[in-house]
Amino acid sequence: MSNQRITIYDIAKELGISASYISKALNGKPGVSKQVRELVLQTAAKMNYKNNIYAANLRHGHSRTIGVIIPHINQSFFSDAIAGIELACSENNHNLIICQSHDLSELEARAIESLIRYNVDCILISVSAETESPALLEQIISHNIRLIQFDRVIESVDSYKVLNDNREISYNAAVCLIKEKFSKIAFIGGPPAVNVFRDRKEGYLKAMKDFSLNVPPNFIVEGRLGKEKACETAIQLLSLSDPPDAFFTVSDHQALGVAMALKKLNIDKNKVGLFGFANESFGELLSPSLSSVDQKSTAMGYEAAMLYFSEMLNGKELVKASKTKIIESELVIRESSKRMHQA
Amino acid sequence: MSNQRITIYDIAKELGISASYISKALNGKPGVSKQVRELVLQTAAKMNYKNNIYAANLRHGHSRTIGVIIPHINQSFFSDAIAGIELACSENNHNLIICQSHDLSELEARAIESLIRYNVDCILISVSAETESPALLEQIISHNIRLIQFDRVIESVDSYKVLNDNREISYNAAVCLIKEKFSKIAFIGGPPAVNVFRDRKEGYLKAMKDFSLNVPPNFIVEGRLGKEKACETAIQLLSLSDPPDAFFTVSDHQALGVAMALKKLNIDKNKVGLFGFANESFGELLSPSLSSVDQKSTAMGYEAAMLYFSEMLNGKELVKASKTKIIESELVIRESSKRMHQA
DNA sequence: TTGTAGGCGTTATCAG
DNA sequence: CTGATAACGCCTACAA
Repeated sequence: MSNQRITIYDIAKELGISASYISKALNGKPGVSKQVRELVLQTAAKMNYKNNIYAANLRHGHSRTIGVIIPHINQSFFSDAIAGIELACSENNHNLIICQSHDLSELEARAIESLIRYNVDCILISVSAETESPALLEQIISHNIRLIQFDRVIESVDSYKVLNDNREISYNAAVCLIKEKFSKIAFIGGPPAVNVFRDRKEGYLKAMKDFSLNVPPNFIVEGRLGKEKACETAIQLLSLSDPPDAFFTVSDHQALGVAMALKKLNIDKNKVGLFGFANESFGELLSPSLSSVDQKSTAMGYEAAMLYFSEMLNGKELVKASKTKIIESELVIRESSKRMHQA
Repeated sequence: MSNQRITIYDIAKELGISASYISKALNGKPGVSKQVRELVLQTAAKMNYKNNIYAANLRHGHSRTIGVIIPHINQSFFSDAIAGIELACSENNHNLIICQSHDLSELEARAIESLIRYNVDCILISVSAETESPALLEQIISHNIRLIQFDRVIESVDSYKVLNDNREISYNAAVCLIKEKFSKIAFIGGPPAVNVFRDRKEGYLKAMKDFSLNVPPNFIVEGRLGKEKACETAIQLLSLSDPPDAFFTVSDHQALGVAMALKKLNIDKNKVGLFGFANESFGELLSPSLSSVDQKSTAMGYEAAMLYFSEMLNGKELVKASKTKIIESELVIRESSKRMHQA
């Protein structure tokens, strides 16, 4: 027991070579003879040596780790994005630290604090729904840590941003409902301070306008993230004397809330159009199955991380003009957005 | 730009006090006057000082961080467990590093390697379905890192273990099906090398035996994790001349696979009993809604982490006898395990 | 109550 | 090709 950690000095002693030479051999630095290198590698493995990342980082000042902060680890969009980020990291030999903000500014701040202390080289973040101020993110930059925002971003912060074509895809989704002859389409949105929700709303509004459909002001309800809130809102709207015949939502969880409302009010689900967003795995399990938007989140995570590796790691960032990268999303049309042929 | 990191020396210079004194003040060590402490705290905040965790760790040899390795971040069971672990960590001022093994031994090994390099004080792990050998886990112990296994454990490794009452709850679940007059109950299991799957099978078998029900050997199919594999298996079983009238599975994803099989074969879902495990959120969305087992995973994560904080942090571990902690799970009985009254 | 000295393990630099 | 040395930022002894 009380196994002291093996250091390069232990290897040095074992082999009768100097520690600094061991270090070079281990790190593949030039100027080390082939034989010695192999001998060192073997001995290190045999002695179960693990490089102490704290000492190494302290010495050379960067950690070869990147941090990611997301609202919820267990939403498909984010866990898929993480899969993409993980891939990019492993391709580039970097470590990854994952933090959840649970959509709370306070936890987000704590995560940032922690990642700064961990001296990460780069932070990838999708900000919490609560976050409006750029201060937190600017703190990252002021600590000389690279910042890449994806999906939910603070626009005023000068950083790379990776986004879906939210406006366009929302427009297309709304058109999809309209073509099925739904005309009284309500919108259940997220906090308007957040870019993605604002963009989705704009796409929806543009479609309504282009097709000359009337949008009563009370058909637009924002800041209703989560299935419970969406359910409440849907119940209110459906209880109007002239209720919507379809709902456009900005997340599948909200769409689920709408479905719950329909059930509670005993309204035939096949009569009401419904579009979700994010293509959560439960969408296809619902009946009618849920039409949604595939955000290509794994690709998004991968691309976001690769921005660091290909553009920033070497120090020469692009100029502001080209700092936003768009990941094209795709409609996933299932049953809920269609007029059902009498079953 | 090129913002050098603020160190305690910067604060020291600013205040005309020595760096070591600053350190003491910042860390709440005794023997620092109240005024100085407050002054230091204020100045540190003003100067945006963040303690360099690498330097600190290198110095005092422990990182105040714990690592967790799980198969999949996006399965309810695990993400809920992480929520519990996060809570325990934040209550005890520790950092948390999350790694996914994606149920692959190789990635698991890499995660362990990485956590060792991060010099974590403790690793909480739920091993991948592939892992059978204790070698990997013993490596953790040999590096003098505390090890706590939860849910999926390697029994031969001497460590704290936190588990559900898998045998008992599976017994109860099977009985539940039996009481609804299902008698030809098939079992779709996981890799028998993994404790939880073995225990669940035993519970099922005991129930069948206690109620004198016949279990044809081909009604027991193991190593079929994931919905696709379970679906295949269910199709095979349902195509027998004397098919099962119910399925007991060891995960909700498998149960989903069974539901898919029923759909494909055009069999009335209400006629076939079905029990899942883990109470994934999609369970209640299925129709018929899925009966399952609530593993109390948040509590499990919390308890597992607290084992470290309360039992191990101070160095005096309990003796082997009491090293396994059981978290009682609970049946969640929905429609799929009931004989449906003609709808 | 305050300050000084040394070292944690690694790596970059320079010298041989 | 190989080795000695210093430094990264912090904290623990110990000294004042």
